[in-house]
Amino acid sequence: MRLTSFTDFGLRALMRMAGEPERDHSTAEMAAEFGISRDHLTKAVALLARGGVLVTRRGHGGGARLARPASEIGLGDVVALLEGGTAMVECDRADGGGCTLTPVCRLRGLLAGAEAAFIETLNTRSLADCALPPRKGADA
Amino acid sequence: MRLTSFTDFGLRALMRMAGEPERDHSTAEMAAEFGISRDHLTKAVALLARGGVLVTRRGHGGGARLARPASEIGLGDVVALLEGGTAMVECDRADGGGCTLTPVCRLRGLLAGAEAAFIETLNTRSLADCALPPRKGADA
DNA sequence: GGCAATCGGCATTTGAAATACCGATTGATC
DNA sequence: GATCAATCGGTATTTCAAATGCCGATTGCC
Repeated sequence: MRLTSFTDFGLRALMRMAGEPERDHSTAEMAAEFGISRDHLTKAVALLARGGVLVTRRGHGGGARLARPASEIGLGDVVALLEGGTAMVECDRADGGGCTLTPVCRLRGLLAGAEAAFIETLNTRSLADCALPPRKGADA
Repeated sequence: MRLTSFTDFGLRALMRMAGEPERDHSTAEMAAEFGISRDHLTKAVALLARGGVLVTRRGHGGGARLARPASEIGLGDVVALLEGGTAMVECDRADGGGCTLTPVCRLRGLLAGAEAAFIETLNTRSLADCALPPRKGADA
């Protein structure tokens, strides 16, 4: 039961942007603040942009910012988007896996229901509930 | 958001035992049925025995069986036991991780709550709800 | 006493995640 | 229009934990 650091990084970036929604944040700046790989963070940001959670601006002075107010962005939706296509158990994989019990297994549906409860619980809160305060002395 | 195959294997073994609770099941027999590593399954069974979910008998003709009726074994408790100490995000690790946001992060508690909802949802069902029917022609 | 099973530590392999690299593209600024 | 800073996105590489395999010790029925 663990999330990828890909999801972790994406959430950190969103928390930072939720705290300073008025300006663009470059991946270089955020990677430096968090002390993480810039390249990896870039991919998470790109995915969030494709998912419509944030908008990016290219070119000099560009970066990313939230596409909507933080209070309208559910945490569950974000996690579901970032966590993407990872299967919880073997039989949920795209190729079906090799589990010999799949035809008679009643566990699969139960797990899916529990996962939905996980996402739903997160969706009772929004990004606004975990916005990071702007860093002192680092305002643009 | 994925479970280890360690958890997966443990659940399969429990489903098999729930379907035939009257007899012992050896790890060799179950590994053969599922087509998985016997050694790996053995470790999951040992953990479940330490956790009091099942009891093992050594020696000739030994094996494992459920410690209680399947209807009294919650799926959530089993998953929590098997999934054990795996941290969902970096800051939940035993060493605290290296996330620079930990002191001001409000996400951590929200994730813990969602994980609890996941386990709780699974606990509305028991092993009896996903017992495997005995295999035809393989009765002891 | 012998065999069949668990027990549990350790060494090895494997695979996916994480990281790094790099060229292409975009677009603001001068 | 030239330049430079930023995203974009594909690919190659590294890393690490999970998964596997191995083996000796122990237990306990037959």
